[in-house]
Amino acid sequence: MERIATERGREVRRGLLAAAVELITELGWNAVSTRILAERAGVRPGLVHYHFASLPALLNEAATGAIARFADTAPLTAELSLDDGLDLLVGTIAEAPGAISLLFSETYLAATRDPDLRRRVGELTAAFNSSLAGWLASHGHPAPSPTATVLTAALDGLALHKALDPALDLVGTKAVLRAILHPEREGNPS
Amino acid sequence: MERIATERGREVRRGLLAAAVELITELGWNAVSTRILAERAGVRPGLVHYHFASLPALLNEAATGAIARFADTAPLTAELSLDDGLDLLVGTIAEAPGAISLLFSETYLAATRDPDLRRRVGELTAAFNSSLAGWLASHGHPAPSPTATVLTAALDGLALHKALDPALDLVGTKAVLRAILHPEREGNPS
Amino acid sequence: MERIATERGREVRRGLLAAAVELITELGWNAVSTRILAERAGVRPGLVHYHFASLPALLNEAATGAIARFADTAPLTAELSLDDGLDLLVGTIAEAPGAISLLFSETYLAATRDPDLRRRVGELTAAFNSSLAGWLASHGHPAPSPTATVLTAALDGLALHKALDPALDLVGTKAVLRAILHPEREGNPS
Amino acid sequence: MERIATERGREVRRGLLAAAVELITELGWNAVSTRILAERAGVRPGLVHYHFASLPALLNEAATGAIARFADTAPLTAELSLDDGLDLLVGTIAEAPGAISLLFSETYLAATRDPDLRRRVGELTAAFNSSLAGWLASHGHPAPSPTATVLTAALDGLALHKALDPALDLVGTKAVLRAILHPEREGNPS
DNA sequence: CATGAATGAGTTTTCATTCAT
DNA sequence: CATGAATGAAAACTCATTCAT
Repeated sequence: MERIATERGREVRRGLLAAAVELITELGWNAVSTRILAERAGVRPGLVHYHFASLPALLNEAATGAIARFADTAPLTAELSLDDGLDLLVGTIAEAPGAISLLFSETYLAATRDPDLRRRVGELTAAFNSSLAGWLASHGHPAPSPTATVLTAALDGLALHKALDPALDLVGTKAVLRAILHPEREGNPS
Repeated sequence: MERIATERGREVRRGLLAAAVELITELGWNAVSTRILAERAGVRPGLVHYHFASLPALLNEAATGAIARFADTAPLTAELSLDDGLDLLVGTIAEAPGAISLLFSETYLAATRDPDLRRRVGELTAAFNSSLAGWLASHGHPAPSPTATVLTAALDGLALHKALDPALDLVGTKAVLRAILHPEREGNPS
Repeated sequence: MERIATERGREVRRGLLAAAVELITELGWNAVSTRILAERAGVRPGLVHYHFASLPALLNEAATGAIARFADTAPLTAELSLDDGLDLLVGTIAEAPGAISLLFSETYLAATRDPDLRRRVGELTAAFNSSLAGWLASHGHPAPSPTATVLTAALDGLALHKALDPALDLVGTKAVLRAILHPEREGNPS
Repeated sequence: MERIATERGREVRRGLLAAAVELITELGWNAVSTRILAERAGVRPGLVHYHFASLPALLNEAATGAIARFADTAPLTAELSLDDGLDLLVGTIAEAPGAISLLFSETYLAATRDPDLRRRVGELTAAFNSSLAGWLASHGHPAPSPTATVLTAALDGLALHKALDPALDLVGTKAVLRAILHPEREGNPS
């Protein structure tokens, strides 16, 4: 039964991490304060530093966790056709009211100033890029690696612009991105 | 004689704006404080609020000014070939140690939470996008507008990733982006 | 079997007291917190208040215990010559890297603000002073009591200065202190 | 007239330093908080960090300033006889309700953990010791330097003990200290 | 005996902004 | 035009202590 307290503790931790992800996208990374975070998570401010060493540590864990979870839920398997995969990727940007898409940009910028976060984010993006490149290669793409780089960059950039202008037409961009995915048709029309 | 004082005032204003642009990229939008700003500009802290209504107003003016200046100094005229234009655009990201490239992302994210800034940034990006689309159209591109959108997004995304990982190979990405600029070769030339 | 738990409890108590003595000299009386103390003692933070009524109570017991133990291990018996006794006393300051010597000053200052501690420390110093005076008297010193007072003060002061400047020459001071111990030679050499 | 604000600022600074000296002796070095300090000085808490970079910086300046002032007001000139000088030195401990005398011990202990303060205090004590040694030498003392060391230590120690036990008889100690000042009578009167 | 979650008051420090001069 | 003092709110973080389990 002693576990009950421990269980509650874990719940609080999870609640704080979830609240952090929400608030990073709503207010921006640097505007997430312990008080606001505690209020959103429904706990007293003092608890934040009981469960986490520091606010940056909490934000880092929350952001990298969310990003890792995102990568896991968008599996690009060889069975997925190039066009369906593109639909999936662009679709994630369109969903959610600007929410998760801003998390990436916020986290990248924060990582610029936090070596620890930079390392963790670097690992995640490297893994995602290589998984993306593998998917492209499985479909016979001649230059999977640089293409994955550009594709990821374009998606992050589109998410940023979409947050700025919700009227942005993402559907129209799919046709453009397809030109990247199908370069084999390029040059040799036979 | 009063001109001298007026001249000095203008100089101080310019100095503050220039310092703000530097600091936004170095420390992040929300970490730029009046004191740090005044110190970097070499003026007394009290002067900041003498020349500007508020700190956000100063940052907004500094950021939009720098972005507008950037667009002006990268003129995409019809004389410029597609490949040379691409070199020019990608080149701006490679230059400067992550400095100016982060300004865009910082400003976009800040604009997400500041309606006034959002309007101003929206105008600038719309202008840049339409200038980019015009350049593409002048070279016979079949879908200039969505292509301009994707290209801008990709460039902003690459700038963000480059700041995170300075080892990022931008040269390799040029070949990929070229597939976007030359879609006419694609698929069915009939 | 219940003895085992009791034994463990006593061990924890001792461990906390020993850790407190270390930390008082390392960090200063007021910088010793329950968490740091628990960590040093290798126990969980909650245990501190299980074994002791309060943190000040723990510190008081630790400090007075260590001081009492010190007095016991430096026995000034009549068999000990004045010069050998002086060597012994000054020697205790030179030993240990500033460690135990600071405990006295820290405790005196803390006692200044804690009536309970003051009483306990007062008893200990009175006992030590009277033992020191007895030793001096046994060697025929004409003014044992004030001399003991000055000697104790000088030793505490030297310990304080030694902690500040480890290069302090304690050997040279012995000759000076000897003048206090041998006043009988003074004046009437006859 | 613009100077009026500046003048007030200087006054506030002085007030904070004076309050710090009082509070260090009353509450102990580590118990002096910005709030308590501001309240004692009669200013708002925010002002503390306007005038001083940090609380330790304020305390360091206050303590070293007071100690330096003390050394200046107790001038040991050659004209002063050994016995009169001793009266003067011991007298400073007896005066003031434990106030200034504790400042030294508090500062020494704080200097143990603050390199910057240690350096400054080291310079002050070195200067005082050498002035004391010079005074002893001018009276023909055979071992001025170690004697000055012991004398300073004894005075600091007596101040500490006096604060602990206000009933401590300082007058009786003077006779003992005199044995240190007049060692020439000792041993070999020829 | 022991644990770890929780609390609320406390700490230093930074900040944008105002204003008298 | 410019200065620097002042203010009050807010920031992150630490703490001793309590208590349910």
